[in-house]
Amino acid sequence: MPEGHTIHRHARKQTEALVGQAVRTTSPQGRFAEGARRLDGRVLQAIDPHGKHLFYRWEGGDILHVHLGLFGKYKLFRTDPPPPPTENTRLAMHGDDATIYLAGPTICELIDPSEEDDIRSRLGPDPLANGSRSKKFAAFQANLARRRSPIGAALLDQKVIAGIGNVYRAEALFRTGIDPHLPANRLTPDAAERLFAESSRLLKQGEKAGRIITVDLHDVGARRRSDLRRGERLYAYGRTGEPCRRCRTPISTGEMANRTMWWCSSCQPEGAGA
DNA sequence: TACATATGATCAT
DNA sequence: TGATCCTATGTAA
Repeated sequence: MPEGHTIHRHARKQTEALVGQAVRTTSPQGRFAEGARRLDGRVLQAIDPHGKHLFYRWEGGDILHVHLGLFGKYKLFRTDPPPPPTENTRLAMHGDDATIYLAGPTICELIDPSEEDDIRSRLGPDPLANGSRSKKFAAFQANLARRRSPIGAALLDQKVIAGIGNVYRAEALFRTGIDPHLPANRLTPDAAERLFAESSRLLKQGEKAGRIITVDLHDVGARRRSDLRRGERLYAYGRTGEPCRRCRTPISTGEMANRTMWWCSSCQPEGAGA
């Protein structure tokens, strides 16, 4: 699940659950034992997401940096007592009336402000973060202008735009009708604008819904979201050879930036977006 | 029970 | 380009 929308949703829910409280921390798995001991009992002051990264600010100035990677997962419990953590739980955080378990993250480490700056300096604009939309779009456009790699590869590069993952890249390019093979620096200003706007819209919707739904209901013959059946939520991602929901052309697939990419060769014809 | 697979990213060659 | 790290889930056997 972890693309940018998931991370921001975790930040929102965990802020409600723990921020402002003295938090007890442990590392049942043991691999974050030292960090958990250091944070134990301190007040959690804020949780700030950027793209797929989370920064937890603690009383005393320590910053906890978490990146879920492909496998990382959080579980949040409001029950008292919470279920016991699994043996793979890297970090357990217990607040006044909530418990959060973290398992399988690529990164779970304590850092200082200069290290946070380094991480942020390697990230492009995050459509879900605070800040001016026009500045973010300008940064996105400038990042595209500097790259000759295909737009399908550039969208996965977190330095270009932060928070897009393999599902959103396929879906945002489908919905904007852009050829994924088009070099990033050849997108017209209009295509870049539509791509940024669509990426932002989809991420926001995903954050709110807690899952990725990109289809327009009429394209799948549904009247409301609850009518969507499994496998009807997306246009392109994972649909190798299945008919395009708009034009019935079989969905194409190939490798881009070491990940599988899906697109419709008819709705996203060669050169579209240039 | 075993295996394949995944919404990520880095590092070595 | 390939190897590597991390965990949970769904499907096959």
